[in-house]
Amino acid sequence: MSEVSQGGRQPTIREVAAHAGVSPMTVSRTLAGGVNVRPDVQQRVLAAVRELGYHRNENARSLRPGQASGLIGVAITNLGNPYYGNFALGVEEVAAEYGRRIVLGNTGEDPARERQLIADFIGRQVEGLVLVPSGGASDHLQPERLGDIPIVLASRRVYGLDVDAVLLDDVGGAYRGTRALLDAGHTRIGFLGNVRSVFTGQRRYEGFARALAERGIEPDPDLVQREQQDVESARDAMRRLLDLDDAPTAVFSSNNRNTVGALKEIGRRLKAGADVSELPAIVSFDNFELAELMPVPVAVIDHDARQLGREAARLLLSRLGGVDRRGPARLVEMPVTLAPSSTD
Amino acid sequence: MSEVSQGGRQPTIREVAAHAGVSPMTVSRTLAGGVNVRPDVQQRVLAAVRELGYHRNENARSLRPGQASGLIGVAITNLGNPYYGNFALGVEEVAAEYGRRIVLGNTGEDPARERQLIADFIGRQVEGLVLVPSGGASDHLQPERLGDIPIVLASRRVYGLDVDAVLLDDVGGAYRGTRALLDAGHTRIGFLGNVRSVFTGQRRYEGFARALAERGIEPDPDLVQREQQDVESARDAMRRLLDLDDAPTAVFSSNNRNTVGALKEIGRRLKAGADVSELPAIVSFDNFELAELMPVPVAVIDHDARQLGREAARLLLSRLGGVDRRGPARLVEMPVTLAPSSTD
DNA sequence: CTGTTAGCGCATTCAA
DNA sequence: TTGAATGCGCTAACAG
Repeated sequence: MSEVSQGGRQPTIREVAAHAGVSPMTVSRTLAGGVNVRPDVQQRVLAAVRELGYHRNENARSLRPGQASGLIGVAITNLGNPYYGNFALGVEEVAAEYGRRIVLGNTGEDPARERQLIADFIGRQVEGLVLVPSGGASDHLQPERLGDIPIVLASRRVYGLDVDAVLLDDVGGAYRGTRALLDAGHTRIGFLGNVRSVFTGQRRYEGFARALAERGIEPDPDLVQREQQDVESARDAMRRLLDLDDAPTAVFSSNNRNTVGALKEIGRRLKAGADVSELPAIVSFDNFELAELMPVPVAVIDHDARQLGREAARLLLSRLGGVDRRGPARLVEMPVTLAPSSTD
Repeated sequence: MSEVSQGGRQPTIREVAAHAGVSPMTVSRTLAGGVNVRPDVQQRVLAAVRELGYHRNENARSLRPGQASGLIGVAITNLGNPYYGNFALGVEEVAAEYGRRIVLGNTGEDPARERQLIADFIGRQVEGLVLVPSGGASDHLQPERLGDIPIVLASRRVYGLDVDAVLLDDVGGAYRGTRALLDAGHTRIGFLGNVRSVFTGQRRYEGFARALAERGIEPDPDLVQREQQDVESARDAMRRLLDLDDAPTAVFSSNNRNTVGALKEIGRRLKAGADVSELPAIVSFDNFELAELMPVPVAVIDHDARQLGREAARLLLSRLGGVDRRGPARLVEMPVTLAPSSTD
């Protein structure tokens, strides 16, 4: 009968050593790959490990100089958003490929929470950080304040912070999406977006406005709704747009949450008897499942959140190799694709 | 000028102590709440902490007997699925409320990966585990093998493993969903589900079959498709169902992925000119965004993944209090609601 | 090839 | 109220 973990406490390297009749160092060496340990001794050690259910204490291990913790801190604004779920998945995958684990925190767009999380991550000796910044001040993110732990920003950048970042081609995507609407003959185009302080919101508005400007159209303030963070408020904003005397014939939605809110409002109106022809066409920055089944045409500015996560993790891990640990900040801008609603 | 982290290394308690002109113990006491430290000394210490950018090393701290790591290990089958993203969010929220952080791993339904992840989590001295089990053998999950670290299973149970679990009312939900189809006059009802080894797949099929049996209907093997794990294969399965000479007039889909796949196939047929009246009604176990906008009626067996996560975390944390650390296994079954497609 | 010594950062215990 | 000694689990450096 094996005698796993009698006391509820984890067995230590010393207990394994005693069990195998060797010194702790021999156990350590065996677990580190077995260099300079006789094969038969290794077998004895490994048998003892199995019998006792021993797991090397990574925390104690990382205490030694030169031993990294194997942890990556990941702080995300909203895990409940499928977009960020996929992003986290991408980070996790690449981290796992490199033997790292992720410690995950949700900031909920709250800068104070972000600050706490990062402080905690540092205390846990993470090797690096991946952050979707929630906006606001950047002082706690300066490299010195992080003890020179590498950080990669994702989706958004922070003004005045010169670190690696992975962004989308927000401006270009929004520009092309808006152009598509203009080319289809729309001139009154609504805009649904984030609060101004959100980096992507700003950039996507920029692409939107640029496309209009090229056609000599000044954005109508009534048609620009920029304060929505969730589906409910997005729906309200869409309602306001559609209730205008001179309602837009098309709407540019600058993210997932706004698109879903807008479509919910459209669904309500259809059920209330509205005719599809009265309802606006939509271009959505961010894809979503089943977009092709929507009752109004929804073109999608698509991109792969998981790839974004993978790229962020790759940037970060490249800083851990030691070579370019302190190289100049790199900016990766991932392409987006504009797909009409009919494709799948 | 403050002199944060000169060498790229994190400052230690000793450096803070030297900076403040006290002993390391005084720093430790101050950070632990400040009992038996003179207020003015505390101020000096805290000033030194700020100036040096000191973060207590949680790994070293947890090395001391009686000090927990503050980590919860969470292993999920697929973070990319919005359902599990929300689940993870729920776990994270409650963990954070109790000062815990989560270490997250994605198993991808791979038992080997699950085993590695859990071994790693134990090595990181997690205080507890939350697991969406990927099926298969359960030996590595037995309490002794986990060194008596509390574990909570979510969504699925593992045969032969008597530990805390949070489940949905799979059987009841599937039963009621199927009943609703029967009451609407359907007698040929298709079933889209998971591979047999998945716990929820089994349970949901059970509810489905029970409802049919009550009406004296034997499930037609042609109508039962149970091998789909992703959207693509679900779509193929739906295609097979609809291509039958005697195609079903309604389909029960036992999860999110299957529902999306089924709807994609429906979308394809609509675009190819099919008439809505020829297409089956759908009941979906698992809600999804914009279900109310689908071209065919989709009733939804809904539940809150985030709540499921919160409940799992609560169960786990109650085991960490020390009181009922070793009480009998508890089973929480969360209710589900059946909502017709017309509601929002 | 194997073992001994020492110390990583911290907090408990004991002494002052 | 403060500090010194000690050891948590592990492994680099050295000795054998």
